Amino acid sequence: MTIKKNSNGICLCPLKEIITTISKKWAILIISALGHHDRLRFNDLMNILEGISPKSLTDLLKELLNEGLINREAFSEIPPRVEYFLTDEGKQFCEAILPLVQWAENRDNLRR
Amino acid sequence: MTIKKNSNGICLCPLKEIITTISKKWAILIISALGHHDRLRFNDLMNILEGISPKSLTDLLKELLNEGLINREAFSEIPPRVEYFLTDEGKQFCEAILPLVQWAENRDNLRR
DNA sequence: CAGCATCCTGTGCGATACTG
DNA sequence: CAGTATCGCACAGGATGCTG
Repeated sequence: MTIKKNSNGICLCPLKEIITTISKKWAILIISALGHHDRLRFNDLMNILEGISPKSLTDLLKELLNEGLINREAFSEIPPRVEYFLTDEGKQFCEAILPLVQWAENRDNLRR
Repeated sequence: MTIKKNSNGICLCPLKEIITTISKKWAILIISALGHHDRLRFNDLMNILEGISPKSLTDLLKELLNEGLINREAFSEIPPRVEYFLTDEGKQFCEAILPLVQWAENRDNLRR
């Protein structure tokens, strides 16, 4: 996805990267989930995000890792244990989307 | 796109709809642009959002209309003139994503 | 000017089966 | 448990050309 800079007053470019991330179906959900739980393991996330496939989860986690929004810690145990948690940047992001989430909830309520 | 409710504490369901909207590549950009300009015409948007195709813009505008985030006013003139602007809900949305936009800008700056 | 109609491609993402 | 490996499809969205 490419978003060019505009010739106009406001520059929308910085939005480019978040959008690519956010536009992934489960991204916000994962971040929110981690925001509520401190640390979660792969299958924890599989349960919380009902309906996600292991592949999609793996893909997303990798992307969020690359973006520096989450961290991964693997323990050399048997059975293996891996924990995911938000980085500081991820926490900031989590707070940044709070108004959005609240707006969504509010809107949701008004419609019922 | 389907997002089931989870069995867990937090309900992520209200996020479902915004995500479907937000996940459209140009949605946030259009809203932001309209948030900065009061009223914009089709070609104004085409210019501000450099790179968008008329088809994509049309599609998105329709969707945002359906979502009730923007309004459309057509003037019976020749050549035709059509103006788009945010609804109250759209303005609220615009404010709701402000922290996100700012987070993105900030992050963008730190990286250079 | 403000679009609609078509065609076409990339890829997000789901389903399923398998592994260290 | 925490993934990987395949397969397949729906759909976002780009390019181009046409119209009231």
